[in-house]
Amino acid sequence: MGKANVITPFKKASHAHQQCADAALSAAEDTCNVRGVRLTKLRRRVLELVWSSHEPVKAYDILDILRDEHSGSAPPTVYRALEFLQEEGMVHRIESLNAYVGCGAPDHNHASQFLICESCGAAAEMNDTEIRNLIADKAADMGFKIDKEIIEVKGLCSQCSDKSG
Amino acid sequence: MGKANVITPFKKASHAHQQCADAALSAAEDTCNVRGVRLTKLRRRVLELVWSSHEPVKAYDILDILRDEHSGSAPPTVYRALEFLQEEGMVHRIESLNAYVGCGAPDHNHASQFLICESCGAAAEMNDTEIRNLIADKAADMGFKIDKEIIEVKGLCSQCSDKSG
DNA sequence: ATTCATATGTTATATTATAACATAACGTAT
DNA sequence: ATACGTTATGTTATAATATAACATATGAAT
Repeated sequence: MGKANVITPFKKASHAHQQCADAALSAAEDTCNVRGVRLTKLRRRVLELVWSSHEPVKAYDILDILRDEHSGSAPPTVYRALEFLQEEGMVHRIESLNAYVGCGAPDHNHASQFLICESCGAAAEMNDTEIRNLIADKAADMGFKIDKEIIEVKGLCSQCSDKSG
Repeated sequence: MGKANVITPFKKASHAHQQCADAALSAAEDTCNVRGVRLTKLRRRVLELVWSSHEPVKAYDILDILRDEHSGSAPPTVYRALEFLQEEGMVHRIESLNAYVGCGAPDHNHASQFLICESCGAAAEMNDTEIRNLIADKAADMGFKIDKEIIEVKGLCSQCSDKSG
């Protein structure tokens, strides 16, 4: 087994999150420019809110903040922005949490594996080809053609298990 | 790579579903007896409705049927029964669909991988140790302790891809 | 400036899920 | 059999998540 390809690792408590989020935002801007799609003020703000931590964020939590900033905000405001960001690969939806997390590698289409800490709530993202290939092989064996994979692994990150154990 | 351990395969159109569901129901009864837990009439009926096909079933679709059969049915009726059935490993929740599918191998605790056909809607369940181990290894490599895994692979089953391609 | 396409505003409602308390049924010890 | 505690179900209310449909505004290209 090779080393996992980690896109977003679990962070130390000390990590410089502002820089981390800024980098993601500015990468997103660049990517949008290249693709000729519009990272509007609203979309940028939603992306920023998703990146406010490494814990997946709920649509209505984003909405609460948007409402404080602009009275015209409503559910479609946030769901549309999230839809755009997902299509562009800048955020991923965590199905088991109904929540959204930022992606630092905004490919339109990549298979991700998420590790989600049940103690601190943080999510780490892997994009591991060995996992992907093994699942693809097993599926192919059954004659199944893969469109999309959802892999969400719940447990304890190393810091949290150090604390509790 | 070894052959996948398939718990619930994709079925031929011709498969004898009544027998298939009956077998699951009667296995569930046995398991409940062994465990000393109660498969009440209501729980049995809900399990039967989940097993009415191989497509994951929605809670409110079950509720609609229960309401026709008994006026006292309400959301908690179905959510409680589903909770019991999940705890006993007799149904699994498909997170990405908000829906429930029967399990023919009602262990309290097993890691499943689902293949879900986007054309016919059917779900197949694998319980593959190679996938499980590979993910466990990659996670361990990051110091992550796994509690639970959610794997839901969307695509086309062989029959549907034969038809469309 | 006009036009078209895209994005956002707005209102309403659909879908999914849980909280909290009341009643009923079940199992068991007397 | 009956009284008791436990587990299951009934009932009402509401929370949380998501989309439909149509109106208005904004940006980009001519």
